[in-house]
Amino acid sequence: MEWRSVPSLPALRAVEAAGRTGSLSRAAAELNVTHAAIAQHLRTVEDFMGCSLMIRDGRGMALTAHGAQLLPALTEGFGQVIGGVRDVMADAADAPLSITVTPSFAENWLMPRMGGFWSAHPDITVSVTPTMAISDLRRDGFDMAVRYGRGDWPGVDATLLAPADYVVVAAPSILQGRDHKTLEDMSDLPWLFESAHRETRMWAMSEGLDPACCQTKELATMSMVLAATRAGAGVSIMSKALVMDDVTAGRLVSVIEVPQSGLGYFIVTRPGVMSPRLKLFINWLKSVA
Amino acid sequence: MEWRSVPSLPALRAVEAAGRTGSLSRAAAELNVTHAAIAQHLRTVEDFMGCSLMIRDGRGMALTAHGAQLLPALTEGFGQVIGGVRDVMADAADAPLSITVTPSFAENWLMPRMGGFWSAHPDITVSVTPTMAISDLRRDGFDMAVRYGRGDWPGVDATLLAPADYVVVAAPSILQGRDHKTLEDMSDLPWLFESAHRETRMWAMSEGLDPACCQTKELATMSMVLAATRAGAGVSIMSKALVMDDVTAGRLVSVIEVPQSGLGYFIVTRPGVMSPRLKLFINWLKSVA
DNA sequence: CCATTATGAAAGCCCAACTAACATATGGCT
DNA sequence: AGCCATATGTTAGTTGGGCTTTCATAATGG
Repeated sequence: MEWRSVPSLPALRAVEAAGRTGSLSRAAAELNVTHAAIAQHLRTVEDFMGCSLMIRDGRGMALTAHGAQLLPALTEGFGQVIGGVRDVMADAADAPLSITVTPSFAENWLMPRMGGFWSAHPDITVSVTPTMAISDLRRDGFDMAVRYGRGDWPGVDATLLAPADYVVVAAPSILQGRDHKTLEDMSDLPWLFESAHRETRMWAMSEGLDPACCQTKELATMSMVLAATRAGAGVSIMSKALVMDDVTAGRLVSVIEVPQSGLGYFIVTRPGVMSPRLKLFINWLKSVA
Repeated sequence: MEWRSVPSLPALRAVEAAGRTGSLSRAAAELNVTHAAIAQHLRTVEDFMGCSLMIRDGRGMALTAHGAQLLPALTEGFGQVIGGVRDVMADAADAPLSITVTPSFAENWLMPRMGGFWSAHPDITVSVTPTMAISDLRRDGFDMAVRYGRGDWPGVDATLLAPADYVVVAAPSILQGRDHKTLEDMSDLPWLFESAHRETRMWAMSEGLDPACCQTKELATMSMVLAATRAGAGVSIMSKALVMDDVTAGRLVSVIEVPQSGLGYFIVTRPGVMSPRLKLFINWLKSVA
């Protein structure tokens, strides 16, 4: 497209509004600027095009012949642009919400609660993709993610959903009848870790768990660690958010709580305008946190 | 028109070019910006609209479903705008040149020369409006004016065409056989002035012409003053530019030249882009000055 | 594997687009 | 004719949108 011989688009928009309304002041009101801005744009376009487009007509403005010739093309053209944008935005807003969370979060925190959302909002489709992959929301087409970390990722907005304080947990069956107030108390029990989760291991060592004295097992996923812990296979260190249902129900015993400054499960969204339905979903998430 | 729910027009133009070409780099080349500018605009529009419009596809970019939905509306809409502007500019460029000059300039300087222009450029119509009115070029639809003064008018471009030094002139018939080197020499002759032209009278008095001793006559227009001077009715003070043809031809005798710093006949045009034909006419004017 | 071409992102610059303020023009009413 | 309200015209000053620059990363073809 040959844009070099076209005045600035904001200036043409000003001219269109002025031409259609017959008034610099009404055009200004419509575009939320001052009449001075419209007047300057009109002059700029006239100088660029080498012809007068509007002249003073009593208290308002009238189109010249050239102005009358130009106006339909601008009104039609800009109308097409606005219509196209509006339609796409409407369709985008109607699409199912697409969210991604880690598998353990999906399994232990989100899915147990989704029934409540679907009951309350049968009209809103939410597509949940459990994945460990580091996802680019825009590239991969997600509206939202729940991610564990510090929440300071660049290029996205992050809102804390649940602080991810760790807790040391075990099945009641393996703790019955024995001391279990400190890590040392439990150093003779098996300790279960997720393979990739070095941080929890390092914390345990720094708090007194002697790696030479205790038996440790590595499992592939946090879900496996949790399942094994429930089964009494050992002691593990979990995010409190993931296990608070088990603790509340008595399936697990919370032995030591470990505050973790700044870590947590975060609701991650793209910057910019958020659809009402996404806002609703996020508000629901916060309400069940 | 509801502009509030529309991303910025320059950003939409970038998206249109990227979508149509399938490449941020090709869109950048087309719009004469860097690929980074296009990429930023794309992101801005996507954030605003809440959906992805293009994704990476090998070395280029592919439209998403939403992007494919949006593109025709942008291409069609912007195409209308560009077409409308182009058509009006073409029509404006084809219109006759409309110029305004003072009547005396038209009669004594311009019209005697216009034959040369019309011979050289039979395809260009020039409409000459002789008027003393102070004209607003834009409001009154003129492409150009020739105006006498200092050339420092606000809001227009002014280029000196001819310096307006005054000369004191008379017909040879009334100067024959007598001293005529100074104003005093000629104080017994009738002096002819244009009614509104106080400046020349004031100059003559300041240079020694005694109003009590000489006979002065006021005529309505500079053309009348010139015609009377040619007829030997008296001495007058004229702009050199207006009478140099008469002096060259011997119809008038230039007695005293009066340099006037900064005054002259100026070509006055509107700021901004000038049509090729107007440029051609102005160049011709300067060539016959 | 490397060179080339493309996109991605962040920091910084600058002027287009605007506001504020004041001047001038127009029309209605008294 | 004068006053007042409403509109446009213009200029000076401000600022953030639009861009460039720079460097990083990704993809492709030879």
